[in-house]
Amino acid sequence: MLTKAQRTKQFILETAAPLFNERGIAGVNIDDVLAATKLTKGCLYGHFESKDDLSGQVVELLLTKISEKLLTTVSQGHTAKAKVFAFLDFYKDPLNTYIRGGCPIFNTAVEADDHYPAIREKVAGVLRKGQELFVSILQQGIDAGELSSKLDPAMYAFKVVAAVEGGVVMCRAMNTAKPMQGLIKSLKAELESYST
Amino acid sequence: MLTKAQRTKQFILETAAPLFNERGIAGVNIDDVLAATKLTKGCLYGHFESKDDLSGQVVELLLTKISEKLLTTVSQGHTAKAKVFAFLDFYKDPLNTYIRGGCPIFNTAVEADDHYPAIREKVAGVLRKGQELFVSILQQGIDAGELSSKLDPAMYAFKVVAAVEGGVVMCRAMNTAKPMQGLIKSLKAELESYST
DNA sequence: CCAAAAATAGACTAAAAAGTCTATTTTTGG
DNA sequence: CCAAAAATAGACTTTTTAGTCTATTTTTGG
Repeated sequence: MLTKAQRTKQFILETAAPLFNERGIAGVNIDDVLAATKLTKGCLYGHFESKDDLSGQVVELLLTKISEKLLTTVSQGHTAKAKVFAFLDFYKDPLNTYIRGGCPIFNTAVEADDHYPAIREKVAGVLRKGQELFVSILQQGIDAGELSSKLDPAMYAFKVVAAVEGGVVMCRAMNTAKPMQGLIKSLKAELESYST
Repeated sequence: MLTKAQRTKQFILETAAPLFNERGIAGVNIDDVLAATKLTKGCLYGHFESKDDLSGQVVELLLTKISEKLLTTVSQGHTAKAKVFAFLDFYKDPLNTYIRGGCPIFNTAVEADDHYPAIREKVAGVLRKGQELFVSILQQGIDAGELSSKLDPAMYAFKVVAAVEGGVVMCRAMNTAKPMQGLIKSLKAELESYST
């Protein structure tokens, strides 16, 4: 059973997460978090050493949440194709993302870039693991005879993630979800073309 | 002939551009710009009313530069296919982008999102025009009998831009350019499959 | 060349943001 | 229930960042 303090800390992190996802680390200040949580500075600094500490833990939470959600989503499929389709369908509504403000993987990647190396490494880790999982799913499909060996797992995995994540950014900027339907359909059709 | 002041202003904008591209508006402060230009506050505020004014003009410059570069790149091709291939080849080295710090279109889109609506509109404009141009190139290819009418110009245009821009973000985060080669090759092959 | 205008330097001010610390309140566990 | 420990409030301080303004330097154009 969590203590009250642990519950408060978790509440702060959960409340701050969409703020940081929307605006980035540099774009959120302590007062924003205080306003959102309705707590005071003394309380916040009782849980976190500094803004860096808070934002580091928020980013960790964001990346963990999205990774676990994607993993859960993909696990609902029982064949390679079903898993990939589930992944693609996760992105069907880019204007209302699982965590408000777009996908935290890309948001964080763009903000970190060369400027926050430790955070960039965290994102890199999430991306690499995601690609490895995706490749492994496709390879199992090939090994099981479900997919043709003409499919290059690494290439398709990279293309899918780059395209849908890029699509989220574009749809959000242009304020339309429409192009995403066509993209998802096309990527599904491509995988379908490798079905045996 | 530009006056000295106009030259100084242009120098400030050009010097600040990669900084803003790398770190975003919130991540760059006035002192960073002063350090990079080796000028002083009095001088800077002689040219710009405020940080908002400066960053607004920097974003304008970034988006204009990248748009023009892409247009020039595409114009080097004389067929629809050559134009699209030229576009794709522009992204072949995501670690060393035309403007340091990644592609300003996506960087700006991610930062603006819901938080800077005026800037988001600027990015949306660039994306829409880019898509329209791309679609028009493909449509001309179809009309000229170069490409099959089975190709959906809007879908392919969206996919290409989303994928390569998304690929830039991913390659930069993972610090490797390798996956981009496969992606470009695959998108070219797809267009090739619609060649008549 | 030179006086006036414009550009620039840089000290200073104001505002914003991060952090500190004491008093008060709440929680905990016997 | 209650005392001690922990959590929290919120006033205050420090640091950082944006902006102001006067003195100095540079540019301009006759």
